[in-house]
Amino acid sequence: MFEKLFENIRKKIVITEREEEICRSLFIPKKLRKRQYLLQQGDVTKYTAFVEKGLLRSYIIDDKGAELIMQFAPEGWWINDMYSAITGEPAEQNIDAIEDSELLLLTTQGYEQLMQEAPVFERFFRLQLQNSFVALQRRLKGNIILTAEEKYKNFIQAYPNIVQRVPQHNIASFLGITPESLSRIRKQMAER
Amino acid sequence: MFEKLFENIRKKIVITEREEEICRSLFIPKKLRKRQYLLQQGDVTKYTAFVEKGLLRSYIIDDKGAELIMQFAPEGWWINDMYSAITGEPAEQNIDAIEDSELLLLTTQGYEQLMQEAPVFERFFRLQLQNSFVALQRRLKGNIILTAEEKYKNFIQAYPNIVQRVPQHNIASFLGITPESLSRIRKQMAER
DNA sequence: CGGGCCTTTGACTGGTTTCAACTTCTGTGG
DNA sequence: CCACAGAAGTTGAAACCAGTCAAAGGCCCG
Repeated sequence: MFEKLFENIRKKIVITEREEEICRSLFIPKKLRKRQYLLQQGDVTKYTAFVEKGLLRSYIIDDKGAELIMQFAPEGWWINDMYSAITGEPAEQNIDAIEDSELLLLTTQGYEQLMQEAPVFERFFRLQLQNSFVALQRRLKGNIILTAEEKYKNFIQAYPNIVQRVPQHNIASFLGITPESLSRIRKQMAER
Repeated sequence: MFEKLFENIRKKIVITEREEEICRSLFIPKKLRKRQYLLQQGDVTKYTAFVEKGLLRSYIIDDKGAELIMQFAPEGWWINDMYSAITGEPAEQNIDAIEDSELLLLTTQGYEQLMQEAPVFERFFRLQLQNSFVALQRRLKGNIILTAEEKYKNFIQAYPNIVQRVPQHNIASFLGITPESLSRIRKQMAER
């Protein structure tokens, strides 16, 4: 159950047996069925989730009812509503499972406790966050500069495994274009 | 010279006299004239900068020569090219001064040294980064969902002080729209 | 005072969205 | 296991928002 987690952690920091034990005691295993929510808009975030198996997504619904997918999280990725987690305010995002999934959950208190008992995790989460931040900057840049077709090409290159696993309109939502546009782009690409 | 820095730090963590001393020894004061570069695309990042006074910007130039402003950094803000800083690769971004500015620079080694000698800064930078991350998510969301006019209205509400201090085409660049569009939007808004 | 950059304005273009209809796929219950 | 309802994807036509290109005016700074 914890294989992917420790693999993920050890890519960034060195941890002792003791620290591994602390992790095992703080992370809560949880299975999620396809379509099941981990977090719903308006609820307060309780968990930061690590995905051992399966695929989740986080997304927001804006005033006009438009859906925007903020993140896909396949095995080996972390996911939460950072805003809600750090402020304690109700979540703006929804998080649910695209596939049946197995998660390891860290509660907000568990998070603090982990920092206290194994301070090396301050470093881990900082490094983790730095990478996420850079990735997000990339995405913003791409979204502003690229055409819809280029955005899609980038996406299938960057996340070939995800393309296969999610419905097409989810990809459109992630890219910030309409499902119709994406359909047309794919058609055009196929014709060449 | 260090007032804003410690004010900024103490908003997030508690530090001792000793830790304050360490900071004073590691941060390097530097003045930048208007238009002067702190970092140029292609160079390797040496510094993370805290702005004591003045106003900086970071931006990228894409293949087609289009400029995109990633960040404005007035007094009390941090700025660097995170990608270059964490990978050691040449920077993708340019950073320069919009106004004459006074900075406090932390070198990459200084950064590591600070972490070692005052580990509480792991926490500080993690918290700092969490906020930046949430802000960036907001910006991405706005950029995808909002119209050009809404983006501009959001901007003047979120950064009223910056609006006054930067040329209009810089704001357009930050918002990912053309200077012409912004000009028309402003005209339209004025007419009502 | 003059040159160059910034901003404005106009006409035109074009990529994407919107709306609507139709087809295909999928999952659930009889 | 089939049938069928709803979801997902496709296609077309029309509308629109913002971009592009070009030119003119304004303003700041040397």
